[in-house]
Amino acid sequence: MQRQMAGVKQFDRGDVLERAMAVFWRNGYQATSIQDLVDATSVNRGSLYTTFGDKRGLFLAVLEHYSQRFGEPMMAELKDPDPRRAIERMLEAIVRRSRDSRWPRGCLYTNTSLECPGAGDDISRKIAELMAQQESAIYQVLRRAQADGAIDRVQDSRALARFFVGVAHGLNVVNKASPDPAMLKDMVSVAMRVWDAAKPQSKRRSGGQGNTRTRGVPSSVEPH
Amino acid sequence: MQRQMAGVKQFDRGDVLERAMAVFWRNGYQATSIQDLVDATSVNRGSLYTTFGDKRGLFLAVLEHYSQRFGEPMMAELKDPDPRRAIERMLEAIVRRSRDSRWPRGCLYTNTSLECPGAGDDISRKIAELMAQQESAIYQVLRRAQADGAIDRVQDSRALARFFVGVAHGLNVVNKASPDPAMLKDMVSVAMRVWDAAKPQSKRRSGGQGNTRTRGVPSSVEPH
DNA sequence: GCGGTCCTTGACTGATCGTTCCAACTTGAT
DNA sequence: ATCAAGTTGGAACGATCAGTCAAGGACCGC
Repeated sequence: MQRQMAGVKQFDRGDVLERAMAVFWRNGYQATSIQDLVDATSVNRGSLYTTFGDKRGLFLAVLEHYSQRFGEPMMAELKDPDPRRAIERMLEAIVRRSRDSRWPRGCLYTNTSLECPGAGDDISRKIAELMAQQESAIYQVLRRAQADGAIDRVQDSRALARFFVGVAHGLNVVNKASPDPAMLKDMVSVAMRVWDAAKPQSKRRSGGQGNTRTRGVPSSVEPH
Repeated sequence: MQRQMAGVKQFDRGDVLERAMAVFWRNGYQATSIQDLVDATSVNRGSLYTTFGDKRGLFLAVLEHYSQRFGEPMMAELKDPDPRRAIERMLEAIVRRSRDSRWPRGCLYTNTSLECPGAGDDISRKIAELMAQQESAIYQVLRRAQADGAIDRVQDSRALARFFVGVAHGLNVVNKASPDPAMLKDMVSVAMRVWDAAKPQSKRRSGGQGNTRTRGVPSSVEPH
């Protein structure tokens, strides 16, 4: 790093985005200064500007990187052939990531969507677009489940999709505010009862595979 | 306002907190400058500092004000004698407030808890404390419901409380990201099915008062 | 009416912000 | 050898940041 080399790209774009992502994720958009990013990426100020334009451009690139790095793997969990498992695995992916100390708490989408002033700017629109993709993917799983008869055709699958998206966001908020994995697991297991309540009546008592886990078992924190 | 008066307080603390709250709520903590607060409150810079210490002190006072102004009324909904209605009314209070254009979107707790760097500072601790109060209040309602036989004694009421707190946070995130009241109503009505699934078996089919509203009726946004 | 106390005021501080620019340098291609 | 491309450390820009301070006016008890 001491030696100054030039003429060819000295840094890998992916590496820089990875490091910049960690800083934005931990500190938020506003609280992250260019100097923080220079320090974290070991890339010169000028190089960052010529590569990404400005702070907003870099952040948008980071959002895209985050989408590939975390959003897509989470959505991939939805491909499980069993639709109930698909939803559950997606939610559990959030819980799993919350335990991974390599990454800051919460979700970069959620964090910055609440931080930035509101609709209008590029960043808010990008976030809204990515969130809409999530809802749409969940909706598709639910429609498929209805076609397969896993949940009742009379259910409003749009409302169900919105519910599960909302739970995902709630998980990220709770995780950021109070880092207790047990709290998140409780939330997921309870949320999945909605699925069991949405089964066709004939299947209602046939025992979904997850709804007994927390029943009657006290959660990790005792009442106070 | 032109005339300069002194020797006695020229401004009402409640008024100042009310106006400052609106600014912090809309812009977030970091993005709000002292000058913004001076402009919004029409109180001089020095007076703000002598009254509240510094920016953080003012924000902590704003948090307390917000708690009285919005947190407590929301918790008051939990006093409904019917425990199911109590929970539902609390969630609907969030939806109702989301429609009130007099206030910024989202929740000041949620917004700033995701914005600030994490545990450690005064602000994070204050937020965590207020959120814990919410969970505790919901927990008490659930315990009472178990004692009354409204929900099954075998249910883990701590996990249920965490779930409803998480849904409340999810509502605030979704509301901030995409201001569609129908989306929030869908989330609430689906979330309340968890309650109906937690009833004692003898009451299971007796028809909770809210779970049929969205059933079979398409929500306001068509699939795309 | 008078002194002391409190409040208000606007200018001021030093630091940091995002951003631009530059001279020096190394490399790959011509 | 020459040129264009690209990076580097650093200087510097104006703007804005949170926070400070001394001057001066207005109220209260006397």
